[in-house]
Amino acid sequence: MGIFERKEKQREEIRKMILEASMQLFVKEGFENVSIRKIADLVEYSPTTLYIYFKDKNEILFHLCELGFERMIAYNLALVQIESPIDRLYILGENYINFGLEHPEYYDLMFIQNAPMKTVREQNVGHWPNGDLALENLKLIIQECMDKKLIQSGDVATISMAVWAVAHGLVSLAIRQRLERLVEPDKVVQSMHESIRWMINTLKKA
Amino acid sequence: MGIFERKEKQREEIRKMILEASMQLFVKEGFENVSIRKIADLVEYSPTTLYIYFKDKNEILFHLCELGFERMIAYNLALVQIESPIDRLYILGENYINFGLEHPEYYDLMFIQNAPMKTVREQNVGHWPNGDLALENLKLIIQECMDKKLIQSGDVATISMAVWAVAHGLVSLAIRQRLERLVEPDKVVQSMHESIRWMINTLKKA
DNA sequence: TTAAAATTATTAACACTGTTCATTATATTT
DNA sequence: AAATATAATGAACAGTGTTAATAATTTTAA
Repeated sequence: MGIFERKEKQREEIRKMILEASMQLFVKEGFENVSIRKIADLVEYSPTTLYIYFKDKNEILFHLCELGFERMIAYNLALVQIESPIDRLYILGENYINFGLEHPEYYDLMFIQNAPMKTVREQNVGHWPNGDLALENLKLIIQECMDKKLIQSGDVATISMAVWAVAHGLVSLAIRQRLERLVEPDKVVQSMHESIRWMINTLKKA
Repeated sequence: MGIFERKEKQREEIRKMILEASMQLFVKEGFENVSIRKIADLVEYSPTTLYIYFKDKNEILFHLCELGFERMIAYNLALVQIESPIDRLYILGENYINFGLEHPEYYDLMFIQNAPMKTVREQNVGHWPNGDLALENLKLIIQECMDKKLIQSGDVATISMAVWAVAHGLVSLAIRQRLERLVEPDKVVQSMHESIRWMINTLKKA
């Protein structure tokens, strides 16, 4: 019964095609300009056909979100070569900010928009593979820092949360043009980097 | 020539009426369900008439955003009675989180959505009266804490930024259902409060 | 007071959006 | 070859923000 598998494979390929087209639109025209009809035009299908391969637009955005995380993971690939977890944490923070500023559309989908999380919640077990992976990675680094007594010990989740909050707060306020209201526009990026560095520094000292 | 003033007054009243209707929709049906047509229905005007009183939808959202800040200021009214600036900072942080969790739609408009800032930037001098006021208030408190040597001294804007970043990071990740991925859902709120308290604590000690 | 001008409001329309239903075309199974 | 299942589509629904042309009203000027 290889026919079923072949069909499944074909199906998966078309899904991939649709996602690649969505991505293309997404990175070129930004999140708000991705529409079912535009995607359909690009893959040369009718708009309704996309609903055979994806439940709704949210599901497509969810997959783009997952791809965003893959890009972020690629961004952090060099981390594994850093043996000291605290140094890894510093670079992780730096990368997080750079990634957010360089790929604001991805960042939007990964950490700001509701749409992808709607799909996550609709799945019987809320599945957010790459999102959870990224968070797990943060916790692991924090844990290792604690184990090696490089930062104050405490609840890993809570401290991870605080670190994430600073980083996300900075990036999201920046890409939503709020930070420049507090700091001179040409000093925003520098101040952002100073802030997470300061944050990790205090974890060390405290 | 009192006729001009009367007209201006009438105009202002209709603007107010439109904003009140928008608000009503906004708090009841949430940000995404506010449409020009629904507002028009509520004030019993045709949709096009709204364009006589507001440039576009962004301008309406901008004004709702400003009203959001007014609510937040009301939320913080009791602050003036606290004489110690560091205590004021603690309560400010607590209030910020509570406000965000209690009024996620407002928070969205004030700190997450692009729409209101588009209007701000379109005005010849980027005017964001209540937004700037709120930030000024934060800076003043931080400044006073420094003056009284209650926290480490440094660049006021930068430290304000770090504090704001944590608070905003927590609230925005929470209302976008991301925090529950890191901390058990029923512990999210508590952890959030712990985090900003911890943040201000470290400012004190450092 | 009446005619011209300015303001205010509306209707109709444009160009979109996500999504669904009924129908057709294609491929697979019996 | 007929019946069934899958894939794809056109048309339509119910909405969105926004604009141009037109009608109604009010204010100004003769």
